Amino acid sequence: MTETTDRSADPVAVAAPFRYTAQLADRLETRWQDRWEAEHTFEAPNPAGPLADPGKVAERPKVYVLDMFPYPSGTGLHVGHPLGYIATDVVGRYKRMTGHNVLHALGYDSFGLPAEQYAVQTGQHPRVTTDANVANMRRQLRRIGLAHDPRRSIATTDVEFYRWTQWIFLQVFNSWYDHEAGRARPIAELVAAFETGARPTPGGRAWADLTDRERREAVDAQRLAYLSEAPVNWCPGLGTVLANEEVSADGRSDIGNFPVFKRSMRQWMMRITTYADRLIDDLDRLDWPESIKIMQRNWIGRSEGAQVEFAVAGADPARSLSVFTTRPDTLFGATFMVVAPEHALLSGALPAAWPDGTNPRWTAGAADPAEAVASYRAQAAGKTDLERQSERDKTGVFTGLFAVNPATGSAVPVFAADYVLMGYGTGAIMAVPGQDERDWAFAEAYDLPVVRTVQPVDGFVDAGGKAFTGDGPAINSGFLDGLAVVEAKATMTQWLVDRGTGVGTITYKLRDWLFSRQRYWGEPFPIVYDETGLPIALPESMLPVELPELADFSPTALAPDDELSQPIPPLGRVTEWVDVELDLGDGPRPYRRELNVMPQWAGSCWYELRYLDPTNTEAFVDPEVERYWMGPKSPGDVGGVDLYVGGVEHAVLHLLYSRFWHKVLFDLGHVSSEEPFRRLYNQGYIQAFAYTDERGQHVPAEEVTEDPREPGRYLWQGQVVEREYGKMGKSLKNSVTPDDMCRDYGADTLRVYEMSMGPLDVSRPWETRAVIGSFRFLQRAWRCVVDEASGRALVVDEPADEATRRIVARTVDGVARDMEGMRFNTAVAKLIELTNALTKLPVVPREAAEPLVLMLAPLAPHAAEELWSILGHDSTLAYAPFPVADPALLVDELVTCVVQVSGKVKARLEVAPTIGADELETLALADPSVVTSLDGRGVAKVVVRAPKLVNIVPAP
RNA sequence: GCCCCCGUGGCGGAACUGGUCAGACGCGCCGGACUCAAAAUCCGGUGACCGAGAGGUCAUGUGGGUUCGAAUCCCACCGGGGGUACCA
Repeated sequence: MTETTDRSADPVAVAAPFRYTAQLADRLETRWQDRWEAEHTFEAPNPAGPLADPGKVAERPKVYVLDMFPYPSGTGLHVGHPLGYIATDVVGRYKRMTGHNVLHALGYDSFGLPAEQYAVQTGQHPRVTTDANVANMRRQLRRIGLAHDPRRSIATTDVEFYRWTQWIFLQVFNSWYDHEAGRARPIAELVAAFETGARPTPGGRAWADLTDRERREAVDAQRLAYLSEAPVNWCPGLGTVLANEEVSADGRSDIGNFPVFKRSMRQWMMRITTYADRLIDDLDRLDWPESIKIMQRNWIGRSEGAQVEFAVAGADPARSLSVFTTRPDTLFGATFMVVAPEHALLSGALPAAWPDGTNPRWTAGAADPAEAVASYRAQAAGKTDLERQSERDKTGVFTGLFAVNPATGSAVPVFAADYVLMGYGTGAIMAVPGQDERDWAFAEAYDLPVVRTVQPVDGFVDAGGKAFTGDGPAINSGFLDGLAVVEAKATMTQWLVDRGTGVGTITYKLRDWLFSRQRYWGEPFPIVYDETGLPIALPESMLPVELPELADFSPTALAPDDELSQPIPPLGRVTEWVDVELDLGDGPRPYRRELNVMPQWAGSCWYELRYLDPTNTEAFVDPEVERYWMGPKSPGDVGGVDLYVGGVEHAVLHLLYSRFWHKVLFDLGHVSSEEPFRRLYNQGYIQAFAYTDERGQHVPAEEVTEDPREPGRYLWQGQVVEREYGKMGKSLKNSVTPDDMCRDYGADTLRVYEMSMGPLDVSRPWETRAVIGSFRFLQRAWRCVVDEASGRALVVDEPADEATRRIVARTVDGVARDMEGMRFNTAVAKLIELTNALTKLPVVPREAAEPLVLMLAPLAPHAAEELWSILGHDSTLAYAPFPVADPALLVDELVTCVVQVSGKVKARLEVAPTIGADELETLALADPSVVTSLDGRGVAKVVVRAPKLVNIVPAP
């Protein structure tokens, strides 16, 4: 320490110039951050390529630690943001000190709606706001002292990054899913199979007989990226379509909370559904929180059952009705059918008149079925999804048609009703009111018969039970009678297969991924259209397709409730970019570029791979580098990042999409790992109290004080305000910035506090006033080592006493375990205990001070580096070995044995840890207080858990 | 409605696979030292109730159960959080 600046302005510094104050912390933290950068301390060597340093790689096992990278927010960070980053930094630093080659980097998810919405709101070009926001976040994060490899900090908006995003899109576009092989294959192999006849063409005609266009269509229909005219989520407020995963349950956009409408549009899709089974099955091979796995399983929504064909009576045989059911065993109880209002059956001819004896309730007062159905369809079409979902009452109308139940041979009426959704299964169901609650409700409303096909458990009907969905023996079901549900399902499915009227099948809730957006701030597609309007992939040599500069980048402005206008992507305004002449192998021809851009998720689907090899210009990642950092560790291992930390909010978005892309890349042989993230850890949120005045407006939380006379009452500018609790952020006016904490206490204090608040995976409330505790801890640790007057080390080289050596060993052992288990809160507690113990010593021996400093290093790296240097070490402690406890010191000479009588502690014995059970029992029974407690009663039983516990059960 | 997670002092939280009178560590609070004073720092105390005291009784959302022994395992209920929702 050589600083002398401004000490006179700081009265404390005059008294103790080397006291650990916020100012001192600030100075030493900045100095160490500069030094780490100058000395390339945290640059991780690769096994090959430009970042290679093979000698260093060979020495150390690798660890890849990853954070979910942030999008560059305009408001900067609050203290909740770096929680996960600090945790991974602690892990990374600990791993370096235990001899690992640690890859840890942080980039920016800078394309997409969040970044673009911010630009639109501030009226600045997204390039400008994105760059400014990234710069600000880099500054804030650097201040926290994160040990990232700066060479690997990519942004998804970098041209050299998104050229590879486009390249991966081409891989997806140029591949198809071979269901027999269970994997994706290059599209050229599909063409070859068509040519040789190994695979039949869709129409069954010979490949040679097809026109060019027919061939194109046959191939395009198999691509994993394809154009499709389908109902999509149209969000006029954002001027774009959205993926299912980006729309909330109440039909609004996750971003901006605008209404979303279903609307048929031609869009790019990704065939994620072909991976549904693998996406579910491989969850079992991942070290992820069970809750996230459950959410992905539910989202994919795999359900096994049967598809059953019902002949429509009186109609031509082609008009059969196909339904999906998970309960083929209940077929004998299918007493009516229901189709969705949008079902194709309703577009065909309907009977001219109501059949004789039609129940008047079925007709909705219409003169004939056509009128009834038309009016019901119009009514259903006029409802939003939200309205449709909020109405639980069953409505519907008879179509005049009857279908033949293949099991009973009887004709059952077919209804149109909006409780059946077009988007799931076949859009039609066989209704079994006896075994399905919704069908029961419909049957009740429309006087339809109920046939129970599973014997309800005793008392179910008497207790008012209606549809019985549980297990039981089949009844009223002919050849199924007596079988339990599982066997009945299998038997019925086989029966249907034998008769050719059904087949066992699996359906999914998961839909293909809508991949295009009518926005500006995203990756352009490497796609052009020829004069006939067919999409053509650009060759790799034409990458990157750069996003053109555009002064007016706003999406087409539409009212949030405008369901009808066509979106015009902003790129459509750059005519000189859109209309191009290219030579794609058959001479220069005019083409028109794809105007849509990719969604926000494109870059985050593979960024973890680019960290590995960020400067590679030949490939998105060198296979050897990928194998080193992410390859399987053993046969059967899925490979991937060793530790991925982030919030739960991406459970079915980023975490599903990136698994899908990664599997495509694996299938095509571009990566050796089957999964991107072997281990996932969800950190909790930092929450904070927020306050509202009597109008319900949020007031700045930092200005609110608790009424000293009345705890639980909160005051802001003299008025009483209501307290609430929520996620920290701008809208609740309860943000606390890391900058303020660094200024008031220093980055190390912030880090220690965030790690000590509680278990990492649990949300917890921020309390600025509690930060002081972490500061005091660092101050005490500092004082153990440094003379506050001279700044010199205070430690002595004499051996420590036995007790000190034991507590050091115990702390080392416990902290190492806590680090491995990511229990940073208890690690901090143990370090505080050690520090408090050392504080009581007249002078701290070096053999206690050095382990303390080293253990502190992952949590409070700047202070630790400074103390390490004061202790006389020249180089950084980033790679100094983490202390190892002497096992001999972990075994106490005497342990306390508790003696209980009937489970109540009556005595304590100091015994050797190696004491035998018999000896301990004898000792316990002889103890005077035990004898008193037994009070002459005999002993019924003695439980001995040597050396810690003896429990004596007296005779009654 | 269904699925998942969680209920421990005034507060955040400890308690390894059921086993040392549960409450580590920190905040806050109370008392003391230093100071003209305050801040900062340091030392001590702090689950509730009864008792002058040693000590005793009650305590891990509520009620049952399993066990020699339960915050920990099982059942039911109450409360909170998250996911999902007419998915056949």
